[in-house]
Amino acid sequence: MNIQDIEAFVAAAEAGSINRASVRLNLTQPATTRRIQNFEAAFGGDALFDRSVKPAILTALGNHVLEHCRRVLTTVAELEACATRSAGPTGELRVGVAHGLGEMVLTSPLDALRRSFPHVRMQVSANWTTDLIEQVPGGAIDCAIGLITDAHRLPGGVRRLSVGTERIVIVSSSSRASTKPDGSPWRLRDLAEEGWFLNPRGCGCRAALERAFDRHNILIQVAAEIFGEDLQLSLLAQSGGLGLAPYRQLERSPHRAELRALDVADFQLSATVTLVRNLVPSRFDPAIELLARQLKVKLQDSNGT
DNA sequence: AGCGATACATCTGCAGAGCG
DNA sequence: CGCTCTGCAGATGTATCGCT
Repeated sequence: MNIQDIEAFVAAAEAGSINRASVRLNLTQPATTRRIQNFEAAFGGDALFDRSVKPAILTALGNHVLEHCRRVLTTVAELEACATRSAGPTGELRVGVAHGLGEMVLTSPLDALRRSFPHVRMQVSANWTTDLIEQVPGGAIDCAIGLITDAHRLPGGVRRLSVGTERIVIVSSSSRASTKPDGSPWRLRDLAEEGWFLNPRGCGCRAALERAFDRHNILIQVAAEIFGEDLQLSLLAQSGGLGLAPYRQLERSPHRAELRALDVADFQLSATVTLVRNLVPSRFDPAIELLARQLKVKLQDSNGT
């Protein structure tokens, strides 16, 4: 029985399948299977997973053992944190950042992190917020920085630190005024005939917009799915379509002069820029806390400019 | 099609032997 | 004593199979 085998067992239990656990652990599926088999062998061959169903589910014994394993991993993490507190953290800090958010908020906080923790190597990956926060409890990443809206549900075993808010605005080319000709704000119904340039499905902001259209029983016209706000804004600047973007991203766009944020009465979306981390103490805690502080400062600064 | 298990190949780390 | 080589065990990857 060793820690790696316990980690594999817990990852499979939490991820809901051995396959997904292998992604979290950065192993292949056979390697994960064998770690779990090793662990099960310590129980005299009694199965911890019911493999007659796919993906495999925990048996009653497996559920019981899982609670013990979580306590073991927590204790080991506390021990590691204790051991590294004086020496300072070393190793690879895996940070997940929501698509589009990285360039906006992460540059100077990462610089500060590198200066304060020279022995920490950073691995930054981008994904949708929903996917990132799911990766935290299993340990696939050490922390996630995402744009969280009311629609997001956080898994158990994580802690969230709000570092700022971000207004998500509906954007069009500057040929359209920010309000209707009579000065009143636009309504979604006024924009129903327009073609929208949106992120592919999986984007939380797009999901919020689609729900708003659903509530009004209006069908949204998606002209194109485009990955990445920068390209979307560039296309919007040249077309008559509509899109969604964090306000800060619109402000820093090289096409800012050709773009307009619309005043829309029945669509207001505000997202919280949030750092999500594991509840279990980690040797990277001091680095993650610094990152959170720096993000807060960065967002306050860019609010003021 | 997706999932998990298994066979086989490859790589890595370690212990022990041999040699200068 | 220190270095190098060799053999072994364990961990992991690829390919593939059977099951649902």
